Amino acid sequence: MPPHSSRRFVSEYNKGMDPRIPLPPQYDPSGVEAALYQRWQERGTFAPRGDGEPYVIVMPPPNLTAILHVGHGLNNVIQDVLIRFERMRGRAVEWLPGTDHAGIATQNVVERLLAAEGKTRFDVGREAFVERVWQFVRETGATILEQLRVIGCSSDWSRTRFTLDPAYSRAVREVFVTLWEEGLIYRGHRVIHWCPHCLTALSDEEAEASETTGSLYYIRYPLADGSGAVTVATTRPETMLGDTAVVVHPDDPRGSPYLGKRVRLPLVNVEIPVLADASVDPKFGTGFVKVTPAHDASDFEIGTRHHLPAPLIMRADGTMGQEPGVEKREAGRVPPEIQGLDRFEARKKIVQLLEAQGLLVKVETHQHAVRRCYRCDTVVEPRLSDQWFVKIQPLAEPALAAYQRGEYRIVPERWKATYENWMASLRDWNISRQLWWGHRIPVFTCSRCDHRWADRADPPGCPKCGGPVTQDPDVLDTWFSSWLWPFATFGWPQLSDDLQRFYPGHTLVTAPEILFLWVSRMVMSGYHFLGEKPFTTVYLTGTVRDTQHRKMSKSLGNGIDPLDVVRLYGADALRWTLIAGSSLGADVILDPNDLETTFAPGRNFANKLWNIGRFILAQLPANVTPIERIDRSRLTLADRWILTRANHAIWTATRYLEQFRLDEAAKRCFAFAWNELADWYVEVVKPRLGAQGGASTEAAHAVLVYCFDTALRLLHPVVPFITEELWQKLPGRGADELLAGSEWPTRRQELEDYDADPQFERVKTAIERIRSIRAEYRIAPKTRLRAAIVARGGDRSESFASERETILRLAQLEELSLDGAPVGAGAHAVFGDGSEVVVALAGAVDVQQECRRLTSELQRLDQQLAGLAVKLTNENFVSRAPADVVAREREKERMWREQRSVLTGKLTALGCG
RNA sequence: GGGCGAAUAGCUCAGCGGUUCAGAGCGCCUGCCUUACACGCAGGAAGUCGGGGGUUCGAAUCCCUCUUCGCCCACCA
Repeated sequence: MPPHSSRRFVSEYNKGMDPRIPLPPQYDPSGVEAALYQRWQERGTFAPRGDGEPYVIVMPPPNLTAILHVGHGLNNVIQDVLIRFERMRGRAVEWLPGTDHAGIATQNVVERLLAAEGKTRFDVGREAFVERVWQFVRETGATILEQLRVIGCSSDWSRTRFTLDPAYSRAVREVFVTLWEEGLIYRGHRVIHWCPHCLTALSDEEAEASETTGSLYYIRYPLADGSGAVTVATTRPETMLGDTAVVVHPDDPRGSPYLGKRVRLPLVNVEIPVLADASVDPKFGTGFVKVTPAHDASDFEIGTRHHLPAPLIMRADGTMGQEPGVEKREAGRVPPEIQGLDRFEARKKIVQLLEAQGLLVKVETHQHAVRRCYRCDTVVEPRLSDQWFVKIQPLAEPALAAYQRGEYRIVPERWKATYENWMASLRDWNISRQLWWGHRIPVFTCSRCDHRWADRADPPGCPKCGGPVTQDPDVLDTWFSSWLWPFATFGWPQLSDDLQRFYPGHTLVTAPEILFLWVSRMVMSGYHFLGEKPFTTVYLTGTVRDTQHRKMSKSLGNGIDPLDVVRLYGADALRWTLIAGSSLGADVILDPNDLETTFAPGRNFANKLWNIGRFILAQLPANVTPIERIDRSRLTLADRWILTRANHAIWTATRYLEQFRLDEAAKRCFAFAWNELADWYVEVVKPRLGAQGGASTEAAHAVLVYCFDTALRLLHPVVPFITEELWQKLPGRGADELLAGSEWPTRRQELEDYDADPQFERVKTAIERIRSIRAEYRIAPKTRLRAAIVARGGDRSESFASERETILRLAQLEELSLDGAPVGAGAHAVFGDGSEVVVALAGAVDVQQECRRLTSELQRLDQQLAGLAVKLTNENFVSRAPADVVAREREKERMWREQRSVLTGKLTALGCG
């Protein structure tokens, strides 16, 4: 593209040229957004108002360490649109914001800071470390909430919460102790997911499976009696050090010669039995499975069934060996040359050693799922340990049953099956984490009498014997606090006013990734502790991806910083693209390499609104008569048309928003503002705005103000800044009136005229046909033409006559005949109900071209008519199709026949072959 | 290995039983400083609605199947 020097010139030239229009021709979001936001806040717009029916959304609390990414942007803008819409509808809106202490994530960040100083958390000690995290949190903590303000989120900041607030902590503790008392919390000794990097246990949901190409190693275990060997297959040969049996399916004939015998475990030199167990899949590998009860969940179950020992052969940090203090009988399983090696190094070494001894049969490449830590991506190690678990079945069942009764729903609906399956097949929830940052587990043990209990308050001593007590060193899973978010934020366990008013809430907007991690658990806790759903609708958003459909992520470098977008194009532009570009639950594809193309539509739209406003405001007197005081008889066809369109926009946009179709709502309002109001009505109405001031002018002003006001209100939830800025400039606004705090428009049927609608459409079509002919004949824009319109159909020429001036002006005509008088040789177009326009071309007419055009139009019409004829003569159609469909088709046929006869008449007149 | 979703103009997406439903935005082509806007106005070109079967009076729209992508779930070591 060439540099648009002329464009820039025009732009500069225009600036400030028209003294009636004091506003600059380009909207500058950076100049107004911050001030507008501040004004909203100062006026308390975001707090729930009045005694109206509440509407509540709790914001998914972002991690403190997070900075705003475009996924947050999408999420929160959706919430803000819903919130602003309901606020304008008069609901007492509560959008509760806050942050999550995010145990592992936050602890990791601070540990990295320490590492930069060459220290570990163990160097500084628990107390100092936790203080250090608090310090970090206070310093950098709520940046993300500031960023949400930048993109316009109208949360109730007066109720901002943090999942480690003292009040919130009381709720967490109450929940733990209650579950303890109900017998739903227990100490489990089993194999859990262990992150050797974060040094903590993880829940099933926190250990994410990822497809990996690994190797399947076939290893020979010699029989203890020297009579042969069995071969086992494994992906993790290093775990062989902890093997305590080899199992084979009881029905597998290959197993029978070996059952009851013992094999000598290579490298370790201990004898282990060959046993039968039905969990073995004979089709996989060799049919013989090595059993490592301490390092594999299913092996642990096998081990339990057969009373096998479960030696740990790996330390918490993933190196080979035993932690200090393990029982002696387990020691010695790790050969000296393996001791201390990292597990993956050990794997290589062990494979080498086995190969050297001729015990490695073969190695196959193998696709399998490896679980990784959701915070640091380290391969998780299954590890036998003692952890606290929540019995999930008693919590999940009522929540699932309520879902199936329809007490709450998930949109889009397609998540139903996934959700139900998951809820029905949950395993107990491991809630203890070997971290320091988080809610300390309120379990106490008497060091004298071994009494162990959970307590709501820190006990001075053992309640049984008065002996000294110690508290469990672990903290709770971060999700064990966030699952209380919909009520702990409102003061639970106290029966506070807020709780009574704002629970249950209404809509929860979040990413599908945390449907299981978070959403499902909130539902469970809601039913369990309050006996009621936490919200009525779960809105699962799509994922923001790049043009290659990859998830945006820091590591891929394909992210978009929403604040960059705000800086370049304004918050409204960001919001527009996110909302208009994503239908319910669908992924949003954005191009990080072309922000201009991605976000310019929103910027352009804001600018369009700006200029509509600029124009209208320059025309208006200080006092404009309200539309309801304008006598209907003074309204022109165009007036009645645009008023109808305005009310149509109100009606459809409201319905779409109620159905969570935010994109459709946004697009309908866009079309009203741009394509209907600006492209047509503003152009049509211009001559009536002159200084003469009569009744027509008064009506025009009233219609303009009503329509523009309506457009701004309808668009406000999506693009709050530009609409607020303009709305305040409308005549009659008090200095302290805010669009954000005003009412959503309601449909006013007395302003609608569904006859005017098609009539004005005919006028538009006539103008478009004339313009089209002008372009086809390459007639200079300034050339004034003569044209005639021959109206057919119901109202004859009334609608054309009433907008005669409009047609003359917008079609650049010098003369328009409406009485059927011929205008000489010209170009024809037939449209709608058979009405036709003829543009006089004084000798310039190209008969052949006319014939071509009209013939092709006739052909198209004939095709359509043929299709219709088939339909309408089909008895099945006439009898089976809905009556209104049939009637519509009949009416269509009538109009097309009319068109057709006019067209053929023209063709004959022109003498076309 | 199960389940789900997507495939429509060059790009990003709407439409999900009824010929003005083949659309929008961006991009592209032609004009244009027209009483707000060149971040604009006017006029255009552009798609056998992934392939193949079927159901129906009628399918982009429903069913089956194939292909290609993406997601979720899963203890086959």
